[in-house]
Amino acid sequence: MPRVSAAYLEARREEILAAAARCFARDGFHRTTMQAVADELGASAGVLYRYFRSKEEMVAAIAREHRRQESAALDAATAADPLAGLQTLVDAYLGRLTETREREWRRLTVQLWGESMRDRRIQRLAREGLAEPLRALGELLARAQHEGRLPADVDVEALARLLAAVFQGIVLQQTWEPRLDLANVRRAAEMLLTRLLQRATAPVSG
Amino acid sequence: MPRVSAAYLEARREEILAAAARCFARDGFHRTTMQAVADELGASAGVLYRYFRSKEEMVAAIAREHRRQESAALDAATAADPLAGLQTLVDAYLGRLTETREREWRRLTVQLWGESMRDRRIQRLAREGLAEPLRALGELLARAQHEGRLPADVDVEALARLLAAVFQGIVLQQTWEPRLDLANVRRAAEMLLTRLLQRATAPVSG
Amino acid sequence: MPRVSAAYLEARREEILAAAARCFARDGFHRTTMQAVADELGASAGVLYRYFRSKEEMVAAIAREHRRQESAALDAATAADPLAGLQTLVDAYLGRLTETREREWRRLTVQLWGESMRDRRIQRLAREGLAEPLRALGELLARAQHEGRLPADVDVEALARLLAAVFQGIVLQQTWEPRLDLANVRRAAEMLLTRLLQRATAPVSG
Amino acid sequence: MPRVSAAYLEARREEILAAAARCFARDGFHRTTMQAVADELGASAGVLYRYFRSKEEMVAAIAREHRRQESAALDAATAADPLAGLQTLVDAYLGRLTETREREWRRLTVQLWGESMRDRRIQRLAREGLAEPLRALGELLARAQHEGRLPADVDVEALARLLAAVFQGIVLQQTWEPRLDLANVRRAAEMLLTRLLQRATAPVSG
DNA sequence: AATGAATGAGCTTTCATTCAT
DNA sequence: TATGAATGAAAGCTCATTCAT
Repeated sequence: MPRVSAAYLEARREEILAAAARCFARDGFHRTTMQAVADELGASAGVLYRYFRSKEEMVAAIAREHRRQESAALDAATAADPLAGLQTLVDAYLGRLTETREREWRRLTVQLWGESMRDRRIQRLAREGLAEPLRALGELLARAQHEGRLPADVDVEALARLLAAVFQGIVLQQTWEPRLDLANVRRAAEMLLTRLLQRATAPVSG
Repeated sequence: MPRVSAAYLEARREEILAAAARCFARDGFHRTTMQAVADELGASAGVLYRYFRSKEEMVAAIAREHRRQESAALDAATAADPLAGLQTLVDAYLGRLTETREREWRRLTVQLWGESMRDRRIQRLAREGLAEPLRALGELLARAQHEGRLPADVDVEALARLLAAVFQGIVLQQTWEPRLDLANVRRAAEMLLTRLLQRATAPVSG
Repeated sequence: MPRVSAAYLEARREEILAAAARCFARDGFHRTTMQAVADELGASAGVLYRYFRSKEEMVAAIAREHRRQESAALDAATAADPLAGLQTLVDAYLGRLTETREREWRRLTVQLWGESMRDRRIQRLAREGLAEPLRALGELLARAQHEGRLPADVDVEALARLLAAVFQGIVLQQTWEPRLDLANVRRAAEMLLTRLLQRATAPVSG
Repeated sequence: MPRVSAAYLEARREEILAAAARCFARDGFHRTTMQAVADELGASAGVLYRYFRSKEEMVAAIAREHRRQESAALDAATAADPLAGLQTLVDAYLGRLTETREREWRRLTVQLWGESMRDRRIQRLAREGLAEPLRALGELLARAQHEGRLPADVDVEALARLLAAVFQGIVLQQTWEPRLDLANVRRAAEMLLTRLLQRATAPVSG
């Protein structure tokens, strides 16, 4: 019979992950020693290995959790009108970047991108993390195309990638330029999307 | 008088950097040992330290070189008509991504992004590397705005960031998806730019 | 008054020792973790320390038990005629080596020999474990010498050591060569003993 | 071009092995830390890994060297008359046990036996190390059998194993009993061999 | 200028042992 | 009595860096 509850174990695991994430965001994965994580946690180094097989696995676990949080924001957007849906996504993604906590997470994200160059598991997680937004964007754009708001010959999946790329690039730029004025970026993005989906022939037909 | 010419030293330095870049792209900075770089170079580990103070400095030197190469493509674009200039940039950046060698470099780029989270010097280089494209894009967009092809209230610098972000994101995505159909992406980008700069209301107002 | 009976405690102790012996035989002392012993036992790691002060003490306890089992076979042999007595010992020792369980134990024995090089306690147990067979062999040989079946000038204790050595060496060889044909070895041993104790000059003088 | 000669590297390797052997004989493999070996060598711990991939490999290298030394003694014996050949082997093996250095090696041997229970490589080396003496003994005994000095129905290979076992067991016993009178043991062994190979019925039948 | 053997600090990981429950 | 989460001291090993040659 376990002396502590499963809930305790789960909470402990989360604590460790949180401590690790703080260290990783601050110092980078490779600069962060397991001892540093343990110190941040306020426990011994040995305990980390009761919850994670290795340092790499901790990184992977953080990436996984990261991904889970991302996917939540998408569901609301897909149902709406294409332009409104895209604007919602802009709000969701760029809007959250103003929060300090989110910005810390993003420093981790960029490191995970780097890590994904040499770690298969992380790469898979990163790719899969992108798949969902791509699908959501693709759906919205396909609907827009169907409504005649996009040229029939454009590849909506490629276009979806472009729009997803915007988010990725802005995340990167913001880690370098923390004072970046996100409000302006958002307005520019909204303008861009509006022009992208404007009913090109409407004024003519009006 | 030096025993060997400055030209020799410079060439040797480049050789080392090239060998290091191959290793870094293949295995990542942290996984690459100085010995591995020396092996790739076909020389001893000691010699690396006659040209670079440390491993970190080698990474920084690669980042610097990287940046230098990037800035070359920009000059041609800035003089032209805004839309043509942007299209030129799209061609220059996305077009080169089809080359194998460029793709290898890009794996390094993404790693440098990660590295920039914890290394001030690399971060500065990365930021500065972005500054030039931003300036070029900003100039083109400002001209477009002046010509009435963009709303007067849009922040062209923010918009420039968005367009730069597209490149960054696509670079990232391509490292994950090497089979990504770049031709479609380019077409979508061109369409996006065309719509962005179309004289939407000009004919009406004129 | 104790909560549980002494018999229970003793039985539990034996269970632990048996579980430990299985692990040790399989993986070696040093490769076996206390957790592995606990798993084999189907209990927690903590319980081991209620019965044994340390891992080393568990090894010593197994060695002690080992020795106890060995000494049982000797009593029957000593009373008989020297040659018959020796043959009995051959049967007892080599005969048992055909049993799978005994062979497992022997893997432990050889490990204990190695351990005896650095652990005083184990060495003492090993030495003491040898003392009894040596005494039994010495007695039989002394009687044979007394009966004129061995040269008067031979050191029966040294000879006893030689014969004990045969058993030890065969145990070792069998761990390396599990398919070793023990029947042939026994026949050879019996021949050797017969020749050793034959009344060399009897036929000549008869 | 190497800065040091191959001879230097070989000598260095031997030094390390010697230092390790001293530590292993004194403290056992598992108790000996790489740092301890380095200290014994008077060098840094890192250097050990320029010459050996791991601690295990050092153990294996020692076992291999051990084996090489053993096999040297055999060649002289095989050519001779069976009894004389066996006596030579007794002299060679038991005789050397009086030397302090050899006795130190033997403490290692016994540990290697223990190690062979769980390390395949060491087991193979141990088995192979036995193969040569077995072959030599078997040859001598086969010749004796051919000369009618051994019963025709005895398995000479099994008998060879018994004689090899004697050496092994004596080695073991001597590690426990350093004061063991080897002279008496040798005399007893010679007597045993003499009786084993005596032309028992030859004078009668002749 | 180049070599590469050597250094040694520091890493991740293991595991015998403890002790609050 | 039994549990098993936690400890923390090492352990084996790596590798950036140095320096005698």
